[in-house]
Amino acid sequence: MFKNRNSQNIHCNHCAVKTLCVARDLNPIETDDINNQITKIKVADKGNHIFHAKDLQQNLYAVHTGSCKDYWLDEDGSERINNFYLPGDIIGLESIPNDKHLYSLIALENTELCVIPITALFDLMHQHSNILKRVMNIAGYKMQNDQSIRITTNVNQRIADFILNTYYRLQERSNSKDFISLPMSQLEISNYLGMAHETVNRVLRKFHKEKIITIKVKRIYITDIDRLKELGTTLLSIGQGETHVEKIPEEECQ
Amino acid sequence: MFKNRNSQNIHCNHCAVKTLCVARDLNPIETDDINNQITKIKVADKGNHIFHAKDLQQNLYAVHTGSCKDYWLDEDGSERINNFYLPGDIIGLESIPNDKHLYSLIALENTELCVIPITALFDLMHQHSNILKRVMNIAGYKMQNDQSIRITTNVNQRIADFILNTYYRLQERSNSKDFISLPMSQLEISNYLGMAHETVNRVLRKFHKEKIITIKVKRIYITDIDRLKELGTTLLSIGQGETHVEKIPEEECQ
DNA sequence: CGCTGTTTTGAACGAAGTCAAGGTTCGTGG
DNA sequence: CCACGAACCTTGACTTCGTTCAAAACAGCG
Repeated sequence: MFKNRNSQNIHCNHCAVKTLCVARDLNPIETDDINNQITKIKVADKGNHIFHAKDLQQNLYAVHTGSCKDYWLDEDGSERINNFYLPGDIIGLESIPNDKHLYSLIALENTELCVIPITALFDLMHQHSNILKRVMNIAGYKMQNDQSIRITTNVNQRIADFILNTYYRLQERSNSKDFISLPMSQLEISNYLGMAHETVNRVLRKFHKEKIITIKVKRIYITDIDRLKELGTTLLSIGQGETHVEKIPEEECQ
Repeated sequence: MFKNRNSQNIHCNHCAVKTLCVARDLNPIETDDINNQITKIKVADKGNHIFHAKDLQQNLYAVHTGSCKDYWLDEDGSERINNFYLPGDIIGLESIPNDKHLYSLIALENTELCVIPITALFDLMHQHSNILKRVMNIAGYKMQNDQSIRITTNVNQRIADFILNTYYRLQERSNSKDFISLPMSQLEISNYLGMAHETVNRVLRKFHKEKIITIKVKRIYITDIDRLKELGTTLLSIGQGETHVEKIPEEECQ
């Protein structure tokens, strides 16, 4: 179901996840230009599809509130989750070269998505180098995220990485530092990480017993971030916040 | 070691991997503009570094001939391979938002890389919408590739997927349809796929016995692509060749 | 020609998957 | 508002797959 963005009083300037979305680092004119091209929001109830794989792709979507997953069906017809999307995330970048969606998108909870027409976005990137730069950065962060859930030998590490990744991404979007909740089910986590759901449960229970996380009904709260970091791989602290460049070498290469 | 690109008689127009690189789908003026901004090639012998993680990033690199891997070091100091790069591949897109390289890059064999200055590229994207479109497509394909080596439950499938992925990518670059060779060692494959190298070897040996592939010294030849496809997950046939849109629905979503 | 890194194979162990079954939570409809 | 069914979560026992350890064969390179 579509809503008019204006009538909902949504403007990139006041958006809670502005610093993650397209409107970051833009001057007022650029922000207005972007905002004016995003005229619709799409509202989806929990479990509803936003689009299907092989659909013609005319838009990107930005998660305004809520969360989503995208997936495809393998030869057996079983679901294979590709990614989860949280507020501020841009959906659909990987499908641009094909002009059609590679994955189907489903809302994990009641969700509002800003509809970003691709042709309009490309025009804006062409006009404003700040917008070009910003979209390229978003693409880069997306690649970093896709690469961050890499295959590791053991299951504890993979789940720790998953929780950390989602933790970092959620933390950028809210101010609660202590407790963060994950919107997806254990079944979905196991699907995404490619392991048995019983295993996910056992590892989460173990983490719970060791007071690293606290499991409430359908929500997971992180209580000991340091232990979690020890368990996971490093490199993961990929976010869009401040970039600390430790030291800049004189020359790119000898 | 750097070489002057002009003196090497390299021009995007005549490049063997032009259809995979930035210069695809451009008109002559645009191709010239791109070509003029790429003035250097970097030559690296097997095993040599091209750049290191945390180096300042000023350039992207395009593989002209040869192949590379990029990696990072985990807390134990052991190597974690992030990706392999074949002729036509663009290296460094994911690091753009950070202005420094996230990974270190090593040549797998004697390799020539076209040096693409990022600021120049951004200027060209700003000027020519075709170049903008092309770079966004490359970014999209890169995401598809990052997503294609997803975690699957069993090892046979993961290796089949890996071989298929590399097969498709290599096939786009050469005209030999029957036999294709992989430039990386089994040790590197195991590292990349997150499994023991003995396991990689055993699975490859099994595939060899079943006449799906033929293993020669440090080279793997694919002999039965159909069997391999059955073993792997689908969706993988991601390439930059013709895009077959099976059917275009009337509306993007109901 | 010897050293080093890579591939190969076997045997034993352990981690994670599978199967089965019971307990919870949530949504829907009566 | 309660009852019921459908997902989802939890736990145990068993099995299997893949890792680990060890050791040998091989290739590549200085």
